Amino acid sequence: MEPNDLLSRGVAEVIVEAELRQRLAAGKPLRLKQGFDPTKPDMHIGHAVGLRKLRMFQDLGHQVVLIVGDWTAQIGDPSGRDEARTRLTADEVRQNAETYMEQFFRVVDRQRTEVRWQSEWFGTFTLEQALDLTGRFTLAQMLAHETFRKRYDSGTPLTILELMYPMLQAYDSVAINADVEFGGTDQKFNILAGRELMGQLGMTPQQVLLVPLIPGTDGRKMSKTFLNTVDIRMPPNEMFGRIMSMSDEVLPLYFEVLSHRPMSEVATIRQSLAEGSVNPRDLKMSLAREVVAQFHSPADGQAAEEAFIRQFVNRELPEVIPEHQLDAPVSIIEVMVAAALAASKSEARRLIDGGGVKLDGERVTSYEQTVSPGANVVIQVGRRKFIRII
RNA sequence: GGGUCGGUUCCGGAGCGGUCAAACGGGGCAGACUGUAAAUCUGUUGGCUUACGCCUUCGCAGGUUCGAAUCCUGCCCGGCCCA
Repeated sequence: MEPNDLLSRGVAEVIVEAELRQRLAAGKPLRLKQGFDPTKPDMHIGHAVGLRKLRMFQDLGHQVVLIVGDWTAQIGDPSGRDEARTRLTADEVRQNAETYMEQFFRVVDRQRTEVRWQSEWFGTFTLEQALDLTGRFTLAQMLAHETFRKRYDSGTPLTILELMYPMLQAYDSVAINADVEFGGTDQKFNILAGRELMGQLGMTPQQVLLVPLIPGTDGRKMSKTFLNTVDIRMPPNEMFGRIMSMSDEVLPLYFEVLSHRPMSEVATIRQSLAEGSVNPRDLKMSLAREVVAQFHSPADGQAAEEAFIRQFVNRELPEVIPEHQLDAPVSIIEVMVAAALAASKSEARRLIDGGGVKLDGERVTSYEQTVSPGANVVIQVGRRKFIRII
């Protein structure tokens, strides 16, 4: 990325841009706050957008402060309107945090990152402090938050506990003396609460840098519930395939926030797509390859592309097919369940009824079909599940 | 504390004594078409069973009935109104 992309490329909003520019110009290393709740360890490429931004700042000499939200995790961020308030054990929290950081540091420079746990300050928080904190925010302020407002108006449960979430996050900024807080646009309210609190306590309010939430492969918001994510921990081939399955419309944006192509090239891509002078598939492949290379390795990117072409463009069998060993002849139904190609025998039957099961390329039409040990045949379910019987 | 409405299969949401494994929509899965696109169309979407059929499910626990998701009692959870 080019230096002048810093506050524009892959950035949704900066508050207050003029002030942030001043601080950057002052040349002093800034403390960049990024928090996460150790509840859901799977990070997708949407999160990587912000991480890449952090990395850019780091490369300019700034310091990342990563906050492990082991207290806020107990509440669950209402911004995601998650109502699941599953209480995590200390062990789960530690494990999730580790998993998270393993992914985080694939993009962010560990050397320039300070990891802080909320327990450091909340572990000894007194009721007196808590009351002081809650006294600094009004209900009206809280209801200005769209998620709160909506739930309040629609009559869905909204606990006081959930109202605590933004306050705790705000206090984090005080505790670590943040200069800039990073987050997705859905974090705007929480991060602004930090500005508010810092101001009240006579500190210089932090600056805010919001990155866009990118759409998932189907064009809707990227979210685990829509099953449209591309997870950072996905194996290369799957990651490649997921990117290939995205809608054409999101392509230019993906290039902007996830590739290293200069913005001028991104503009060209956008234009050629609009004109139809290029096959979107080819652009997708080059993007998919670049993304896989980023999170795995260039060799993995190349291999994934080749595997993709073989399996989906040329419709050949994948190079690697999991094997399933049999001891005695059994019905195809049982093999499917045993090899996890179907969740239950009923489902296996339905798949056969629907014509989704093939044995060595031949559509299976009878439940009676049996397979014998050593047959060395390939069972295929749908387009992407294969198993070789040995 | 009182009144009132409500808790249904992955989600939303019908059903209000048998014909309910439970309408409809979304999502998922599979098929056709393809660029593994997207959109569209078709099928399917609790488990066991070749099948007839059987079993488990409608907040929880009991009860009434030949028979309950549907009626009654108690409990748990939530919304709204009143205090």
